[in-house]
Amino acid sequence: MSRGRPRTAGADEAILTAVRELLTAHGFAGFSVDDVATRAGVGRQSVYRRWPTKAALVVAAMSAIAAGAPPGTGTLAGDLRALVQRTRAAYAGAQRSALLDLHAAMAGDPAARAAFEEQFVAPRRAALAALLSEHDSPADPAVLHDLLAGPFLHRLLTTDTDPDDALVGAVTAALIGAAS
Amino acid sequence: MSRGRPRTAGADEAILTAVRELLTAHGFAGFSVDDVATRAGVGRQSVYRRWPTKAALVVAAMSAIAAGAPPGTGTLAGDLRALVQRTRAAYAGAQRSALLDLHAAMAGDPAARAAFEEQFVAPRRAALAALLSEHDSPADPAVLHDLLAGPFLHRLLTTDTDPDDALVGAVTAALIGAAS
Amino acid sequence: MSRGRPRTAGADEAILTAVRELLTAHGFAGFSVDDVATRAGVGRQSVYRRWPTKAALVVAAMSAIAAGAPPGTGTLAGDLRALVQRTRAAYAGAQRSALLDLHAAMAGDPAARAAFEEQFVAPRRAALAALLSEHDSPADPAVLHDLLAGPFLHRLLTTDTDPDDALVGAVTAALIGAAS
Amino acid sequence: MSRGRPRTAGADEAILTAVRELLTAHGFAGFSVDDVATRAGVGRQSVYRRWPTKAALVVAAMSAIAAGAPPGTGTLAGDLRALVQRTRAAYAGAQRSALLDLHAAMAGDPAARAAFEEQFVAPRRAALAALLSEHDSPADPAVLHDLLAGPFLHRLLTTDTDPDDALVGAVTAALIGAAS
DNA sequence: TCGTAATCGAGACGGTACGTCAAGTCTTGAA
DNA sequence: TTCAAGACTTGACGTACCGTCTCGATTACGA
Repeated sequence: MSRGRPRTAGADEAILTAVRELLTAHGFAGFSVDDVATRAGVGRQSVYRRWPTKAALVVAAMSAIAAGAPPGTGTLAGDLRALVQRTRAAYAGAQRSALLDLHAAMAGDPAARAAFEEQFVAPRRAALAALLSEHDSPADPAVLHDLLAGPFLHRLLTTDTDPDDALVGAVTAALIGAAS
Repeated sequence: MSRGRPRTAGADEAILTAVRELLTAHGFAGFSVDDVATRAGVGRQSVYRRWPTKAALVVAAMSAIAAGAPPGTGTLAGDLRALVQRTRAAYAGAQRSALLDLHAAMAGDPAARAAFEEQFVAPRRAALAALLSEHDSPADPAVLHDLLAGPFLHRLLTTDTDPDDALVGAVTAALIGAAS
Repeated sequence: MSRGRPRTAGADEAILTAVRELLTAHGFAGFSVDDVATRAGVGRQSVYRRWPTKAALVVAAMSAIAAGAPPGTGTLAGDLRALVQRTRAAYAGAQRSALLDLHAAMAGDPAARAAFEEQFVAPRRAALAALLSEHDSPADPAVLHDLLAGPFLHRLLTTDTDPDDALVGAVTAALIGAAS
Repeated sequence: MSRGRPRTAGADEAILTAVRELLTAHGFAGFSVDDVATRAGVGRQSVYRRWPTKAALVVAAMSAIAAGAPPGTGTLAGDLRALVQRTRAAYAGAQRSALLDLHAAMAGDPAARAAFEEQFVAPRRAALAALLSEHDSPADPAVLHDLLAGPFLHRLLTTDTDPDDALVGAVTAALIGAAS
């Protein structure tokens, strides 16, 4: 079936790594696809052969951030508490601006938005739904997800600072309250 | 002493209006500064004379969305409920994608980010702080602000849909709980 | 008759002087009308009130270079020799690039070309014609003028250097030969 | 090793041809680099990839006018006569204004001037030098060049008309006289 | 002496071109 | 068929300058 020269092993990962580095260093608008190719040591066409647009490239680079296994503390409240901590970590430190750029990447690009939703949002929402049904909670997983990640995201977008303990406490309380 | 020809009355507003229309119609990446000038009926230089970059222009256009007077229902819970409704409206309908584009405009542009924070975030946070101190609530205004707008923002960014009643209810409950 | 505020005395000359300085310093394309106004200490409109375009302005500045009185050595050969020396001086030193810019100013501007021809070329040609008729020479004044100034102009345009003695000698010989 | 996609064959010539046409039709200031690209059927970037500025572009377009092979009539006088006729043709007709624009292009652009001197002036001067040494003439080639082209250039710059027979005769006589 | 009117410096105006940059596509020869 | 290299078209960016216009202030002359 497959004829011709096979794709260079590791090129995919080299490209995505380059994207992540440039993203944290200069932001979405601060680097070009050419920069990515140069840094990854490949030709530009090799990037476009794998992902159709710059936005798709960035989404792919960010999607590789694993959602992680479910907490499994035994109680619903404990699991939610663990989730809040995990989300706080995701919106802090180096990943902070990267997540911000992810949103920038999707502006005016429906395909990138769809890819982001499918690869990044859906798994997390599904994990939350599984957790709720496991503990017989009638709460809407989508609402809980917004309540969980929204405040951290807002803090990030408006002040570009790491979340503080007061915010963590408030989010935890809101989440446990909403889950009944 | 002599101050030269005064700026054309209404040009500022004509430009900002054009930006808002183009923003809702085509998104941040979907129009050029030239389009703005043409639509506003001014020269391109007249746009750059007022705002240095496209990002700053968009921030200014969005900042003009008035924060509005405080609700004044008499009770803290009532006022918070009104605030939630107002926020829901801001993140629904035509303004939805505009707000999204605002965030896109700030990607990788620290100056635009600072302007956004100063002109858009600070007034809303201040209004919230005034409301809390008026009712002797010890809650942190910044936290309340994140709790109020964050979930709507997250819903918008991840699904690009209008917020539903379930989300409104959850946010209201979380907010009243956090304000003690 | 004349009503209203009279034009500021000396402004004309201040402007033309500024033009000449900028011309020698940066060349025709190297300064703007605004630079001229600033340097002359007047408003931009005061420049445009006197000359309609930048090209006309430059032509006026250069036209002020006086053609000078006829030599009057007694013999035709002597007068021609004096004219060559005078022309050599005009195409040497500081005026060198200014003359070059004069030609640049007229590119694609028929009005400027006409003004240049009328104010700059015609007087010199007329002086030459008078000299020839005085000495009963049948030579064409236009041809003599081309023979006189052309070689110096060509040297200037092609090498941007001052004319040397060899060129002066050759031009003198050619001129005396052509005048019969 | 790998040398990438080769430049489109004929694009250089298509661009230079477009420049020449626009030059004769509208003059140096009468067309934009974008006009050139459109007329040549290439992207604007393809023009800038080859020549850095509009001035350099025009110089290149004019330099392509071949200097032509030496006359070869057998005698020095005959060869000079032929050269005068050839020069007259260069400063007449359609090329007239183009040559004028060439000079405009170099105003205030030392790089363009250098390119012009190297590509346009030097070959002609060298051909003249070869002719003189072949016939054992002690005359300075630079002086002869000025004497040959200068009068035609002056006629062009001052009157924007084609050279007449009187001028041709005078130049021929001057040239033969100067060559001894 | 007072109003009319042209001038002044300053600077905004609409327009147009400049030269730069990036996106995404295409084309070469080598592997 | 993939690879690296690099040319290709397209179109926005932000800057500069042109020649015009409009402001408030100034300065003469004539009623």
